[in-house]
Amino acid sequence: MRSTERDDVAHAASLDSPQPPPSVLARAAALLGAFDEAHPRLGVAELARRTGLARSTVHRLAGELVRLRLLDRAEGGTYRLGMRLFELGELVPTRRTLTDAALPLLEDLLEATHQRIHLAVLDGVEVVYVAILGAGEVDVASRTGGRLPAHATGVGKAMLAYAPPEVVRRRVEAGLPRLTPRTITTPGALTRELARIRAEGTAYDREESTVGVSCVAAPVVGTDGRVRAALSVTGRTAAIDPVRYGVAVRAAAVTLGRTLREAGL
Amino acid sequence: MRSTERDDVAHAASLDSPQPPPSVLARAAALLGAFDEAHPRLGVAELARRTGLARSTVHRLAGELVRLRLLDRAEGGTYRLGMRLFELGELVPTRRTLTDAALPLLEDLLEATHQRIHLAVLDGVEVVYVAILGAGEVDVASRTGGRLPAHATGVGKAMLAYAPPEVVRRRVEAGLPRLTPRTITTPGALTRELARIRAEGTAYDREESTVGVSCVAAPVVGTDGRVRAALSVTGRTAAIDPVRYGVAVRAAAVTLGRTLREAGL
DNA sequence: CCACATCGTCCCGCTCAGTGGAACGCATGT
DNA sequence: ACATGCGTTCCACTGAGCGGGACGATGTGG
Repeated sequence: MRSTERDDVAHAASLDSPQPPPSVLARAAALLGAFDEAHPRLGVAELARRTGLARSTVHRLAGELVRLRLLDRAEGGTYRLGMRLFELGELVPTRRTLTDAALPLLEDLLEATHQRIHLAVLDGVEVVYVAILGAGEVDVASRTGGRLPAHATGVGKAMLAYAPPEVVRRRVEAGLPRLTPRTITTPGALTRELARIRAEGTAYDREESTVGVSCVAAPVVGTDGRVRAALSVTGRTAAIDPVRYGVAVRAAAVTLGRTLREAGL
Repeated sequence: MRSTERDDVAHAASLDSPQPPPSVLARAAALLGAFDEAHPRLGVAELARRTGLARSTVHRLAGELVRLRLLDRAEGGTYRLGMRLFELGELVPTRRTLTDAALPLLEDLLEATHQRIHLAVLDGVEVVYVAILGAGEVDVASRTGGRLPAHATGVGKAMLAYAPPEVVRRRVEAGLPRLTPRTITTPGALTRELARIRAEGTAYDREESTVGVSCVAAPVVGTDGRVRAALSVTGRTAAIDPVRYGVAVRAAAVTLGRTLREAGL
């Protein structure tokens, strides 16, 4: 992942999307959104380029965001996302309730398997990773706070299988992008796979999101019977025993579901 | 910690601080800041009360923030912090680099001790918890993304001991609030304690932040010899063996420091 | 060594985005 | 029945915010 500091400016601003009239807030949000994993530090000019705003506007907005601690001033006249964003992010209810309830279970799974443990939620047609343990074990695409298309991941398929059909339809309509040669890319195959998952209660990912990496996942069901999250054990394909890990993951998922239900969702 | 959902509205808005002219951004930030651990969901009226804004203004701003996914609309006309905030928060560089490098070490510490493991940074005169493992073991005040005064915690004292003297001075000037009967509350005692920590390389917290809870902490030193973070093993006083855990924590802290240095901070 | 590009910063006049008081309909509780 | 709270909508006034343009510092290639 190592940011090579390459200047791949071929990134294009928001010249295409037809936003009617960008408000101050929208501009500021665009500024924050200009930062990503590969570009954690940006200068005024670069920010102006990425957001399509005037340099003077970026200058003023960034200054104000720094005062609000949503941005940090780094040396060389560059900016980074500020600590306040992290603090606010940790207060987001979905994240907090889930992690609070799940962390002990994730830790047990880690100790039992010594594989990478994922906790994720479904946001629209994508998976958002809420907590990850066992980092460093293997080099996968997942990142806490990161997104991946739901159809291409174990946790995603586990949730799609138990989500309202309309969600699956939207995923199909949004396309089934290929991440690896084994990614499911046809609506038919996806529907069949989801039926299989419902029958078995467990989802598998055999190198569908990352080559050489497999995973076993299970859905977490909340109060009203709707999927609230999913968790998975992930690792090199050779290290992932579907049967043994399947039991452990399902057990943890069921426990988590019960905990959430007891806590009133 | 369990939120008792008490309605302690005796919270007071920002009627005291003499902000010159609150800008749109400042208002929006105030809206986001109105949410806290005990109040994860707020309605328009409550938000207006907390921020001092007009109800109509809150209504419009909140609507815009929802469109930007910085807020979520919950049922009952209430709002919560939105997933986007979590995603942005996970991109904050200090958090990312630190956790990426530290997580494996924290996991090892957890497995070795089965106590609560803290990773924290110093922000001004307060400690911000960046990562916590071993949740549920014990009921302490720490929370990922949460803040505590530096002088009253193990990680805080570890960092103060190796921080520029000016930071300690600012902490003293900001006051040394008492969290428990054993919290250090006099400048003299603090200075002595910090000298002791520098001599030994390890900080202890004997029920200074939470009654019944102790911890062993060590500073993490980065490239330029400055403290970048601190980590600690925390648990019920009876369970914390200063000597045994001291070795483990110092070792992990040194390793983390080296890792950060090798990665170019 | 200079011409040129690009950076962050600052100024300032124009304008429209943003503000909040007031009024409305709807639940509550009294 | 009334009173009080809520979320929502409307709208006239105005000053906050915008960005073109200018400036000095820095870096780069001829």
